[in-house]
Amino acid sequence: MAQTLACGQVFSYRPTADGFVVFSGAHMAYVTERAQDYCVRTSDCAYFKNFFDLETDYDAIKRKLASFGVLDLPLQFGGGIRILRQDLLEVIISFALSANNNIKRITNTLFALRQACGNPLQGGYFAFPTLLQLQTLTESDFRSIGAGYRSAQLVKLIDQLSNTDFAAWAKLPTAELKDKLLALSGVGTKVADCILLFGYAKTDVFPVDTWIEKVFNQYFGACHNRVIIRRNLVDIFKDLSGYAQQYLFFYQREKSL
DNA sequence: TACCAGGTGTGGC
DNA sequence: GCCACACATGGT
Repeated sequence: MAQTLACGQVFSYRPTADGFVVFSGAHMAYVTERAQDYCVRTSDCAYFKNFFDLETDYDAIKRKLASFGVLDLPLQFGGGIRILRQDLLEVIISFALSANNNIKRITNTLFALRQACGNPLQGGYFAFPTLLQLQTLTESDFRSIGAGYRSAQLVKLIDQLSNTDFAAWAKLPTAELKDKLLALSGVGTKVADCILLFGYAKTDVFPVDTWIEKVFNQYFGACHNRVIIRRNLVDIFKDLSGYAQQYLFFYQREKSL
């Protein structure tokens, strides 16, 4: 569970004395690790059963991935990782904010965003803002919570999202859905791939960031063209690309921290 | 002090 | 279409 939270797919969680408190949209849960399993305490059981993707057989996925030699160490190291089924709006905003940013600062800005206009939750925490609440924020509001030069893009993005039914895009095939996402402000190839994987549960995408570029150069040969890197990796891992990406990203990043 | 972080938008060619 | 560059900001 700790690995699932720490592997970079989700930003809104905090350590507690005996585990974590996890936030998703307007929901929250307390998670404690135990010897063989973990305990989730929440008033939204159905939501978090889906959130933690408990119906998916990850042992079967990992058995398939084990046939790729490059994943030997990542699977040993991060075998507990699951891909979460997160709140879609939160994923879009979070990864638009993630561009050329670091995970710690993204996390802090998102907590400040919740506090700025989200509904209060128990324990002094706040829900992720609704689209209507996000629409009340100005560029300078975003700057004041640390969104930096992405602030203007975020205001525009929220306006675009307000004028479309982006949840309904889920039924589109991956390539078509990606074109829709690329038309959004602040969403380029990499952020679109993250939204596809973490927001729409499309696993035939391989987000290529600075860490994956390092992995590729180490295991597959020198290349700094991310278009080529992504094409190669999707060709190799196909429908398992999203899973492979998470294990490789987590292993590479933890190794160098 | 420079460089880096889950990159994207823009203008020049 | 490709390429170089600017862009906030906190950490190392």
